[in-house]
Amino acid sequence: MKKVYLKDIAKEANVSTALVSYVLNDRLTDRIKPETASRIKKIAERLNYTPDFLGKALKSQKTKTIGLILADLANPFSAQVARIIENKVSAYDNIVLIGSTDEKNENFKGLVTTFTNRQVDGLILLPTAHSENEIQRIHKTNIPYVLMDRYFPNKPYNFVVNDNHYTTYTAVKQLIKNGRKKIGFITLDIDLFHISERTRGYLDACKEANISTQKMIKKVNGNQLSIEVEQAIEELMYSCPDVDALLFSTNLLTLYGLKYAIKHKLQVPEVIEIMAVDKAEYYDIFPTPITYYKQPLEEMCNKAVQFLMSKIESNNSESIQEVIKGTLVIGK
Amino acid sequence: MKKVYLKDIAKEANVSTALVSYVLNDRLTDRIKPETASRIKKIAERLNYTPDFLGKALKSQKTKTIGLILADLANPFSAQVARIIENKVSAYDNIVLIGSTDEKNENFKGLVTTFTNRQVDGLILLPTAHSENEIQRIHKTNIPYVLMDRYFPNKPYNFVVNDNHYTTYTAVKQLIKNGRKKIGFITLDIDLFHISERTRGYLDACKEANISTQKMIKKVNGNQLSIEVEQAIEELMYSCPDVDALLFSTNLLTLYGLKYAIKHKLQVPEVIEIMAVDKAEYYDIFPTPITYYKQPLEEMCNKAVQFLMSKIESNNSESIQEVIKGTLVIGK
DNA sequence: AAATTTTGTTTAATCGTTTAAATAATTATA
DNA sequence: TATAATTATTTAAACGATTAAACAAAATTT
Repeated sequence: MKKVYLKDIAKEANVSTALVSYVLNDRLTDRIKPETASRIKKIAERLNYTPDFLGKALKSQKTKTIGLILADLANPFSAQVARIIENKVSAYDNIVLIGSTDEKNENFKGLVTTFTNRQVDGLILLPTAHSENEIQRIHKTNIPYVLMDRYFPNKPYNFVVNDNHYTTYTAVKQLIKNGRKKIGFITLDIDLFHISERTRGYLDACKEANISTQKMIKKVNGNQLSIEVEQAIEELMYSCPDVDALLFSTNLLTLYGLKYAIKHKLQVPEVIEIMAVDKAEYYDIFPTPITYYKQPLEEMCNKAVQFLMSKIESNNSESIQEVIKGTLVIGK
Repeated sequence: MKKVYLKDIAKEANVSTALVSYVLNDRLTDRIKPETASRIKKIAERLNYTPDFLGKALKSQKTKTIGLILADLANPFSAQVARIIENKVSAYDNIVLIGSTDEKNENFKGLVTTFTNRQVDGLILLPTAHSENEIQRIHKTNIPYVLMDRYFPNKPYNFVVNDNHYTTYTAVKQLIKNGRKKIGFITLDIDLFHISERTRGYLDACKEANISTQKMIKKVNGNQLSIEVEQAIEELMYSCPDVDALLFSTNLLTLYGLKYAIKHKLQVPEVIEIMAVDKAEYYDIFPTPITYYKQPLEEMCNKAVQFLMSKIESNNSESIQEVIKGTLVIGK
């Protein structure tokens, strides 16, 4: 059961480790005597040889490893992303290192350092707020990377993201179509472009329909979501008693919104309609159907991984800036 | 911005790389001239040196990496475990490799191979059904490992698990205390000891209270949970129209059970009470409170990681077999 | 002043692999 | 039959770190 190395095979076959390496990597095939080659291959198989990762990686300076940095693995959105990335990446015979930032910039930096020290071949980043310096630094090195979900506007950085303006724009359009006229928007008080895009989408759709947004936007800072969402909703209902729709800009906000609705027996959707950004398994256990915007996660992850892999392989100078639209899934 | 190696520092300080290594690792401190040492340290700091992971790992044969193999990262239970492990492990300056088996034994084996090839220092395993051969193999090698959540009875393997008999036993006790007399049990049709323990706990509690369990257990195989759970509940209600409680043995089963309850407007808890194994954020958006058994995840992960780390460090021959009790959280 | 000890640093091997260059053995060409 | 060309394999350096052993210089003891 001892681990088998090149030199074990070499000894057994009475050849040098170099030759074994050439054979097992199918190099120099036109030079090596076919019988020698097959003899070596047979021995390798019999001894169940697998190349030592560290030796190989040190020599090749490739680790076949992708680093994935996200907000919080325990959040279903992150977990979903992680799982899809895991699948895509393993199809390329690579593996994923995952790290959670808890939205803290210092953790983000720390993880980038840890991962690059470990020589990951590429990085998939869902950056924290105010991490642009770090992104810029990464961009200037030549480690392949791509931002996902979150990004920075008007910058040359690589990204693959959801169309966040479209997200809330279509959600609001649907609410209006459903006859809603006083639409509250509950979002995060966080300095991330993709979140402010969601506000912009909401505002644009309302403006187009001549719907006032005065005092209809509530931003919660996310330290105590349960309480904050409750307060936000109550403030909203106080300043606008006839609010007839609530649009939540993330999955967690929606969760707490629904909890509130249950706790306070809101009449959903008769009096007030609830609409969500992000799919969640549990919408179905809310008594009435929830319409939600489904992010194109599969496609985003696919594009991101494909881009990284091609970059890692060819070391080209290509960049990527993709904004992908998802779909509004109507609660039935 | 180029990466800095020992030799860069050595060149700058006009000494050998060996000396630099000794200084930066604080070895041979009684031999090295203090001025030389501080000169080297200063240069290392100025050049922002961090040791190359691969070089170090190859030499030391330690990767400071733990492999975590679980069922499905996208499942909240798994994600929760992964996140806690990530935290615990990073406190030891290690990182985690995560892999999902999708309950397939071949994937489990593949991941074990991948991870051991990558020289992880230890393994935390939530094994698949029928993986005992593989576990036995791992047990006989001397790679530190520990089973979590799932395990094999009467075997010398290391494990840290929830008390699954207690889990359903206390849940049923509570249901009986609540006046329930016809208690259905919905569980997975999967050959995993911890799941059959949950059945045993259910049976024992019922027997003790002289409650019949005839036709009250439904096992679903998990390929199409949504449909299967629906069928299971309907069969149960058909063969026992006055069933007054449903106990679900996993979080996903509960989710689909709650969906069913909503869809078919079950009177919960007036007519039928629902009880769950595993905590879930979304119980609060079900119209009435859900009582659930909360597994001692923190404690389990803590014990598992601590055991692994001490094993890795000291290479002792200790083993661990811990069965930990969680708590029943009463829905209020 | 020679021998010994202590102090400070370097050399060289090692971890397991890859690969350019060297060498050896065989066959073809002159 | 010597020489060149081809075929088959080995040597040795490299990746970046660690560390036992060797060495050199200075200080101490005889």
